[in-house]
This record gives sequence, structure tokens and C-alpha cells, in this order.
Amino acid sequence: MASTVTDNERSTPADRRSRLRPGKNGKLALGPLPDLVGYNLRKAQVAVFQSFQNAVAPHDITPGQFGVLIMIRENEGLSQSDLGTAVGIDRSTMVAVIDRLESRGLVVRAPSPNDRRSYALRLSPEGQTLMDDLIPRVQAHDQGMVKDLSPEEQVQFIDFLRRVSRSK
Amino acid sequence: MASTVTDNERSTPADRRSRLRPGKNGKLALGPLPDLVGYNLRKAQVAVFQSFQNAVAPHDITPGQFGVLIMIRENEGLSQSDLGTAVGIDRSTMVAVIDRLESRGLVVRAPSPNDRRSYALRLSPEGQTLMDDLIPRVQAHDQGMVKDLSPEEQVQFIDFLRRVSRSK
DNA sequence: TATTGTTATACTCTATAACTATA
DNA sequence: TATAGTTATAGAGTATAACAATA
Repeated sequence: MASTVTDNERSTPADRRSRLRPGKNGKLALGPLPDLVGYNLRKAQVAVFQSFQNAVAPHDITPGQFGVLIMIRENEGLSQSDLGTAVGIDRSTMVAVIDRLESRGLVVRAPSPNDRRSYALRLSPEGQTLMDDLIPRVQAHDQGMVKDLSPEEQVQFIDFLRRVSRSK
Repeated sequence: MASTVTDNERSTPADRRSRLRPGKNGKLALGPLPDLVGYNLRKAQVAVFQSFQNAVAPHDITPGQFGVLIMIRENEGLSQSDLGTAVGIDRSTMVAVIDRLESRGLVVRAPSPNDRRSYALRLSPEGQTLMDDLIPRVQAHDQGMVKDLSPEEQVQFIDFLRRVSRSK
């Protein structure tokens, strides 16, 4: 109560406003949020996501699209369904994802030689060129995100993240 | 090359299928992803998000909604715009967020005493009751996510996350 | 002039259900 | 019968631009 402006004290209109509308002038109270792992994880992820966008801005690729392109690159000929399973999204969702990458000329829906129901996905030459340029860029960006951690701390950090993922 | 099935070796139809359609039977290659901080951060966040949903399933509250409710609880009377700024979303986006919470009877749009353009947001009695029940539940869940880390490691982990957020 | 809440609009991500072609 | 891709549909989350009321 010590720092609260009471009715008996003088208060400017700004005081009154800031008392009644917290956040207009000062910071808002965060309650228990700053102590939650989930809250800090979310904030870190948002920071990395935004920084990623900046770092690869000229190519207009999201982290999710980068992941999909990597999977296609590393597993040429895989189907949309298998890709969806691998990255954790439904096959109906995958349709539009591949639509976008295909319309940008990065991915090719080739006919599958064994199964006429499915496509064999692969990178187009443009997609391969893009990824050859993008991968080192993304790796450099990723290193930049942990530049304030010592090499030992970086190893520990990734280890912690993996242990949290596994504790599901 | 040692483990690759060559044309001269016998290959069952399943062999052929798995060679041509990686992922159908075995795991897919992940390339450089597992070494990226961003990839592991994302995976950990997805794990925490899903676990959160399970933990508070009966209340049907997302982590984002929980954050909004906390901010309203801790800063009673704040406006939609200030709330949006605090949680990093546009005021036009905040409209539907508050719409949902209000239609569920958790949040009240009270008239602002100073500014007839804006609302003074507060929790309804039901919203307060919900949060009294939810907060310890969320804190317990959050602890569960790092149960495989020692107390010292948990402190370190949050410290790492904050440093990554700041390195933006 | 600037700000608050709102609406219209648009785009991404996400899913479920049902359809077609194929296995 | 089961599976792959697709479409229709729906909901959440996100934004920008413009508007009315108010500051």
C-alpha cells in the first residue's frame, strides 16, 4: 500500500488516469507469468520466429516452410501424407502448403512410380538453389540467437529443450 | 553405401517401396534440423502447448487466453488497446479475443469512467473463480514440464530462455 | 489531429468429413 | 476395405484499412 496514491493525496489527471488505466503510462503487471517455463518458452519462440523472418526476408520463407523444404530435400520422393505425418500436420492441411511452394516453383509434384494415388515430392532446381543458399543463412541466424550463451551453455540449452519435448 | 539395397541384390516389394518412399516404414531424415535451436525451441513449445491443453482441458482455455486473463486480473480496468500492446497483438485482433471470453461469461466490458471511447476490462465473478482454480493448476502443469530437470537446471533453463528472448 | 473500438477483408494454420481414384 | 489427395467447411489467429465516436 505504501506506493499507492490515496484519495487524500494530491493526484494529477495523469495520475488518476494511470491509476485507473494501468499500462497507459507504465508497464503492466504480469502476475505469475514470468515464472512460468511455458511463458518464457513462448516468448523465446516468438523472438526466434520474428528474427528468422528478418534474416531470410528476401526469400519470404517461414520456419515451417523451411522445415517442409528440408524434409523434401532430405527425403526426395516422399508423399504428402508421409510428409504431413513427419511434420505433425494433417494431409488435408498439407495440400495448401505444397500448393504454395509449388506455385512459387520451389517444389514439384512428380507422379509416384509405384502408386498412382500419390505424388513423389521433390525440390525443383530453383528450390534446390534456394535451399543451398538458405541453409547456411538459417544456420548462421540460429547461431546468432544464442550468441549470448557460451558454447557450453548452448549445448546445455538444446539438451534442456529436448528433455522438455520428451517429457510430454 | 554399405546399407543401400543395390539393383543386384534381392529386394522385396516392401524394400522397393521403402526405398522409393522414405518414411512409409522407417523414420525420415531430418537433415540439419535437429541441431537448430529454433527447431528444438519449436518442438518444446508444441509439447508444452499440447500438454497445457490436456492439463486444463475441462476449462477449455488456451495458453494465449490464460495470458490474457492473467493480464486482466492483474491490471483490472485496462483497455483493449493496452492489453493488445501488452500481449503483442493488434487491437483489431483483440476484439474477437475479448468477444469469446465475454460470451463465455469470463470477462466484462465495463464502461471506462474517463474515456467513453474505451472499455475498462475486468474479470467477471465466474472469471475470477476460474482463475483461482486455474492458476495453481497451470503452475503445477508448468512444473511437470521440467520435472526431468534438476532445480538448478530449471533455473538455468528459464535464464537461457530469457537471454534468447532479449537477443532479438 | 489522434485514439478506441469496430468492421470488412484477407491470409495462414489448423482440423473433420466426405468425395474420387486407386490399392 | 483402406489409403492418397482433394475439396468444402469451420474456427482461431494474425494483419491492414477505413469508419464513427470521442479525446
